[in-house]
Amino acid sequence: MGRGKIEIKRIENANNRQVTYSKRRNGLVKKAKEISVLCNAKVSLIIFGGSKKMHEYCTPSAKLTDILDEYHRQCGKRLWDAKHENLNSEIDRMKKENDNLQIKLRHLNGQDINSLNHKELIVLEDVLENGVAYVRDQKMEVINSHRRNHKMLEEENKELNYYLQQLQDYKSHHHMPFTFRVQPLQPYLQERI
Amino acid sequence: MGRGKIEIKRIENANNRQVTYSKRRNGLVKKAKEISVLCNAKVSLIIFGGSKKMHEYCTPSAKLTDILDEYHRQCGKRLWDAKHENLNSEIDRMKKENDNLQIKLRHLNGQDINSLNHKELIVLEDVLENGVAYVRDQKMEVINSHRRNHKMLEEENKELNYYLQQLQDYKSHHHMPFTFRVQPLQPYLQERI
DNA sequence: AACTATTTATAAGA
DNA sequence: TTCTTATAAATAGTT
Repeated sequence: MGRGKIEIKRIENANNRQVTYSKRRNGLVKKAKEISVLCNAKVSLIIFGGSKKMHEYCTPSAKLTDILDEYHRQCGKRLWDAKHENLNSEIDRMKKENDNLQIKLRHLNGQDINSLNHKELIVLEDVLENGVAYVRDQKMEVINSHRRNHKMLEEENKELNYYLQQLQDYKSHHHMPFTFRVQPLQPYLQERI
Repeated sequence: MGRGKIEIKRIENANNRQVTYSKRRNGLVKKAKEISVLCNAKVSLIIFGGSKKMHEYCTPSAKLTDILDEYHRQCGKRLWDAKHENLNSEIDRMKKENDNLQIKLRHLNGQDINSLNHKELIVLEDVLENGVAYVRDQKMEVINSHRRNHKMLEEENKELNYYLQQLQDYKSHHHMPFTFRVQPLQPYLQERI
């Protein structure tokens, strides 16, 4: 459509090419707008010419991301970059691991075990008994540590009482310009175990 | 360009709209191809009409991802960041849940329990003892089920032996044109529990 | 889906 | 670039 018919092949003259690009780009965007309005269509048009400057048209009511989402849904091509892919597979991996852990945890709580065979039940029982043993050891450890603590506090207590007695003795014989408020410490063991 | 001039506004008649869409879409794609060839331009064109079927054109020498990358670079709009953000937070969430499960699991195995206080140890011991109880119940269940099975097989066995005896008695008094190969079934309990 | 009168886009020239 | 304009191309309404 012009003074002469042209063949559709690369325009070799750089100047002509640029001029034609500029004109046709405008035409293309205009037609994109028109179909968008006339036919209520969603259009995304992105153009790069030789000058590297980009031109874009996107139906105003739509966002480019939505159009690309829809594109992705319909043609299944992988637009998402490698990072995106990786993240998705990471999520899948973790989901599986998570499920696995959940199942193990439920088994250890004695749930969902009627699908297990005898051998598996024996292994599970073994693990649980081991666990109980460890926990009991640790409980004893804690209790013993508290006992030791208690012992130390008692001794400290005794010592402090002794000093307190001395102070009071001293006070009963001399004038003291201020008062010490010293109380024996209370062992705290009872509330902890 | 047609029999009459039209205003650029939504075509209300659905049929006309669809026809116009179809015609203009072809025209748009054709022009996209032409500018792509004539001017050595990179073009991405995505169109959705009312029928929801998508049409696409992308300059053959370019990939849509490349065009979108270039789009990113030039206009700075972040098409994927929101998605990445979501995926990342999902991963974080799962990682935390995972860690939590791992810790619980280790505790139930009697590992890493020296950071637990006495109260927590008691709860843990309780859970483990419950678990052991459930597992023992289930084990008994399995054994009993096998016992019942065994019983049934023994009875079946007895019955078959009786029939076998009868057959052999019959065979010792009459001519038999063929031989029955009947063997008593073996209980399979021993290998199962 | 074809046709065609008309409008629109644009190639070449200025 | 931008304008002009002859001509090619696209397409609205019709069949």
